[in-house]
Amino acid sequence: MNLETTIGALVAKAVETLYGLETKIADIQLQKTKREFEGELTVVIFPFVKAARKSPEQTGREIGEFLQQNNPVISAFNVIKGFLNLSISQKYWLETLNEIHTNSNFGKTPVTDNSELMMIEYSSPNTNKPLHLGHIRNNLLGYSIAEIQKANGWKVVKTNIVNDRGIHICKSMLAWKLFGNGETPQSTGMKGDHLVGKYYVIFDQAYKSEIKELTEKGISEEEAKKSAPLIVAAQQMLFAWENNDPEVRQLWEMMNGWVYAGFDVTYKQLGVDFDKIYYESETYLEGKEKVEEGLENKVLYRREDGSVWADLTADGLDEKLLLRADGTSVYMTQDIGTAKLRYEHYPIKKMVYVVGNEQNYHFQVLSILLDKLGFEWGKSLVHFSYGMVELPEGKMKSREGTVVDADDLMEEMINTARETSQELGKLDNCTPDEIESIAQLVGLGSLKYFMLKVDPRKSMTFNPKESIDFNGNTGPFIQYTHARIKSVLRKAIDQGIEFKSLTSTDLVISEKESYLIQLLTEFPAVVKQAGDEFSPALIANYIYDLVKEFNQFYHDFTILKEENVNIKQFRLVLAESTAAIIKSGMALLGIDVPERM
RNA sequence: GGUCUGGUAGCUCAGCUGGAUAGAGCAACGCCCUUCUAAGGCGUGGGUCAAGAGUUCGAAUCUCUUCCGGAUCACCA
Repeated sequence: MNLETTIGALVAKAVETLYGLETKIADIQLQKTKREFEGELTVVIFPFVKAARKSPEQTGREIGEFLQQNNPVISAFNVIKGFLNLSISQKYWLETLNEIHTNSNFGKTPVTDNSELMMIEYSSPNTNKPLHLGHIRNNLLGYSIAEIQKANGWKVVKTNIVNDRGIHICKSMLAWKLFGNGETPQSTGMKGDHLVGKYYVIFDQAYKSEIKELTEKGISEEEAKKSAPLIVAAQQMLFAWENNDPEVRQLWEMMNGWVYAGFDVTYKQLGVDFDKIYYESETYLEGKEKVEEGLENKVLYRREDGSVWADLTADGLDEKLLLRADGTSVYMTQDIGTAKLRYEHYPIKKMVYVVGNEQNYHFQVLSILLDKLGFEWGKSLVHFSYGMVELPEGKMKSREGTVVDADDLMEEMINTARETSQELGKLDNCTPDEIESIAQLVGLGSLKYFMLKVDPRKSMTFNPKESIDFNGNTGPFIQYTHARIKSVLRKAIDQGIEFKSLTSTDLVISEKESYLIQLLTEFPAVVKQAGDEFSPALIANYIYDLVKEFNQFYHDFTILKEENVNIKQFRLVLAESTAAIIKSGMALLGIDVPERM
C-alpha cells in the first residue's frame, strides 16, 4: 500500500469520525504540496467544510490533528486557507529510498505466463519511397508504447504491415524499367529505398509533363490525368501483377527487396524492431474472402456495377466501398484481411494501431466493420492516433522537396553530437569506437526525446535547427546528468565506499533530498498513467523534472566530500537510484543513456 | 457544409479527471568553474491561458456561443 492510499484512507476515517461524513477514498483530493509551502502532501479541505460546519482552517486543523495522532509517518502539518499540508517523516522517505534502491524492477509490472497479449502495429511503410520525418514519429511512438505496455505487464507483439502492392510501387517499377538503364543499389551505391524513391519521383515528373502536353492540346486536366500513357501503363502493370505475370512479379520482388534492405538499415539505426511483419500482398486476398462472407450474411451489399459496399448510415457514417467493380480490393479490405490473419496467429486481447490522425475516420469505420463482420474484438480496437509533424514552413510536401529524410536527419544529429563532444573536449580520453558510439547515442537521444516529449495526440512543429540544441529540456541534458552520476559512482567505488543500501535511516536530510526521494516514488504511477493514456510524453516530462531537480542537488551538495559517512552513503544511494530511474525511464522511450559523455 | 481536433510567454511545449500567486526550455540580459563532468547551476525581464457567457466556495481545466487554425468526409493509401 503506498503513501497516498494509506493517507487517503485515514482522511476518510477522520472525516467520518469527526463529522459523520462518509466519503469514498477515491473522492478524497490528495495532491503534491506546492513547492512554496511546507509539507509534501496536501489534503483539499473544501469538500468537508459543509459537513464540519466550521471554517476551512478549523476543519483542516482538526483533520490534521486526527491524522497525526493516528499515523506516525506524518511528522507535522499546517493549514493555509482550505489546504491541509502534511509533512512526512524523514525516516519514511529514507526507508522508501532503501526499497527503491534494492528493487531492480522498480516501477514495472512483471510480465508473466498469464499476462494478456497486446499487438501493436506501427511503422506501416509504403515500398515506393524512403522513410521520412513523419515515419520517425510513428516508429518512435510505436516502439515506446510497446516498451511502456510491457512495463505495465502486457505481453507485446510488435507488428508492421508493409504496403508492398498497389499502384504506387508500379509507378516506381515502370519508371525504372523505362528510364533506369539497369541501375541497382550495387551499381549506384545508393540505399535501395532511396533508389526506388528516386524512380517514384521520376515517374511523377514524367507523368506531369505528359499531362501538360495533353492539356496543351486542349484536353481537360481531369481527362489528361486519366489518359496519360504513363498512368495507363502503370495500371496495366498493376493488372499484370494481380494476374501473376512472371516478369512483373520478378521486377516487383527485386525492387521491393532493395527497399527492404534499405528499411532494415533505417530501422536498425532508429533502434526499432518488429516481432512479426505482414505484407499486404499476402493479406489482401483474405480480406476479399471475408467480404464475400459479409455478402452472404447480408452485412454488405453488391451494387449493379458489381462493387461491394457497407451501409454505415445507421451508425451515423456514410456508405463505404469494399471491393471495386472490377473485383480489386481497397485499403479497407486489406485491413480486414490483415486483422483476420493476425487474430488467427495470436491470442490477441488488445489490438493497437499506431497511425496518424488523418486516418481517424478510416479506423472508426474499420472498428464498426470488423464488428459487423463478426470479429468480437472489432469494437475494442485502439487507434493510437497521433498528430502530424510539420516544419516551420508548414506541411512537408514530397513534390516540393521539403520532406525531411529519416536517414539524413539521423546522420545530421549524430554529426552534431560528435562535433559538440569534440568542441567541449568531453571525450578526449576515449577511443575512437567509444567516441562514435557516444555520438550515436547522444545524437539519436536528442532526436528521439525531441519527438517523444510532446503529447502524441497533438500535431507538432519540427524545427531542424532548434531540435539540434543539446541544452535545456533535451535528451542530451538527461543523458549528461546520468553520465555525471555514473562518474561520481565510479569514483566512490574506486575509493572503496560501500553503498549497497542505507546502514542507517535515522539521518537528518535536507528538504531538497527528501523531495528527490518523493519524486522517485512517483515513477510507478507515471509508468502506469503513460500506459493507460498511451503517452510516452508523460515519461519524458517526468524524467526531465527529476533530472532538473537532481542537478540542483548536485550543484548545492557535495557527495564524495561529505564528512558524515552515513550522509555520504545516503547521497550515493540517492544518486544511484536516480540514475537507475533515468536509465529505466529513458529505456521506455527507446533512448539509451551513456556511462560518460 | 457535416464530423473530429487544436488555440497557454517572442518561439517550442507542460499544466486540462476543477483547487493555493499559471510553469519549463529556447531566445535576451546578468552572475557562478583552484571543489564529484559548466552538455551544468542561479537570477532578471516576458502572460487579457483566442473572445464572451454559464455552472461552482473556486475555472487555463467543465458546458454553451463566437472567432481563428488543422484533419477528414475518394472506386488513394
